[in-house]
Amino acid sequence: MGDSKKSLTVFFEDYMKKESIFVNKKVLQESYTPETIPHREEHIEELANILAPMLRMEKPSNVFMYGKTGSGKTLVANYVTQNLLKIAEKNKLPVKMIYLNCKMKQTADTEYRLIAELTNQLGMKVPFTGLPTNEVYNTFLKALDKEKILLLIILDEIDQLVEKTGDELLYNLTRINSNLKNSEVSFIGISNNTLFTENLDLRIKSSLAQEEILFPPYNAMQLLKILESRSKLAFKGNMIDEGVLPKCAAYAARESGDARKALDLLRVAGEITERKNQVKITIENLDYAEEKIERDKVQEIVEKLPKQSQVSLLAVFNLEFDKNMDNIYTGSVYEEYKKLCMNLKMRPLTQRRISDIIADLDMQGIIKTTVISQGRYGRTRKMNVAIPPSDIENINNVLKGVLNVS
DNA sequence: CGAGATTCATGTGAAGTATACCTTTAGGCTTAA
DNA sequence: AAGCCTAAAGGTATACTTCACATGAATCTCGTA
Repeated sequence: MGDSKKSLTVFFEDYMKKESIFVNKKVLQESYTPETIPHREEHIEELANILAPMLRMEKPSNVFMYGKTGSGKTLVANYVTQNLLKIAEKNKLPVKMIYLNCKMKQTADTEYRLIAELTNQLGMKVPFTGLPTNEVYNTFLKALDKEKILLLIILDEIDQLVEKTGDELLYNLTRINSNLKNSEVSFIGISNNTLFTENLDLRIKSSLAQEEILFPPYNAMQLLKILESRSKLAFKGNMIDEGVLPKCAAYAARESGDARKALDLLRVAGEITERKNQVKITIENLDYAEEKIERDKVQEIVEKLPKQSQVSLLAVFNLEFDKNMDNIYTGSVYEEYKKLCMNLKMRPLTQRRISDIIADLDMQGIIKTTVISQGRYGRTRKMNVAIPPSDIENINNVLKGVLNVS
């Protein structure tokens, strides 16, 4: 007892003495906005040009930005708007920005919650349920129209929201301005899905996507440059083995040029190095980081899933891996799900709902489903777990852990 | 043999219900004058 | 009498259920070559 306590003290003291290999870890985190954004100069300029009229208190055009994850959309949006906001504040202009990520559960994943969140951001308290959506709209408009404000709303991952709730929401948003006397609102929509506006109602498209900016993925060279400039800020001196950064860039380039992934990799590789008490980030640690990131990402999603979805997912897992079934259909999943519910002493939901939950898991990319018709043998969804093989065991354990099954 | 009917298992839409929460309102109690 | 609190009434969003119809190709049926 005493020994372990003592050694723990020693451990913490050593830890204090030990120098971190990071000078500034924040530089590698997603929330960090660097001074300059390499390879996105034109995009910044374009967006700046579109938004600049705000400084003359003119309503700028609505903008739509597309591009794969980690192609700098959010970053550019934040960079430009923050700079604009600074100048606006300096000149005491009544300009406001609200950034919302529509993927955030409980914050902005339905029309009601989106408007409620916007209203809250304007400093008006709105309950999270109980009010008619219309009423919340009115509160929002009132809060906004109290005095003359030029508001810019940035809706990140807006495709997710529309996919879930339909495009009526967008239509309502476009009409906000006609209900305002004093203030004006513009939107920046950010979407990972390049084809997003193709499927939109034309009216919505023409009013919401007056300007469009396309973000191409970074190539390996560009990623390398980004990594070099950030790693200079993040680490002390010469901590990175030769070849680590290029490999890091290559990894991320393979993943559709995802700069966020590249930076994550480097950061996690750094953390691993530090934990191992090593002084240099090696390629080995980078490879390890690659694995860890993938694992953590899926794990987080699975852990945050609603309980019923977790049980349904476990049902699919059981069929695919314990029972080694090749063809997994809704019916058998539902049977397995009911068994699990028995074990867990939960009242099972109906098959109708499970069908929706399965479709939901598909949307989240955790499983892959196809609706197939087997002629005489009916029509159903065929599905598979869509998690990288190396993570399956871990995720399976995580699932069983959170659900407390053996 | 082949066109059309049948069939199966579940997809999918619409409408209804339970739950948790909100605002409004009317009644009852307290308090200060 | 004015002010404040409380509980009931009346309303909503969301997650889920219930009901009922839609789907679509393998299989069956039956008329015809």
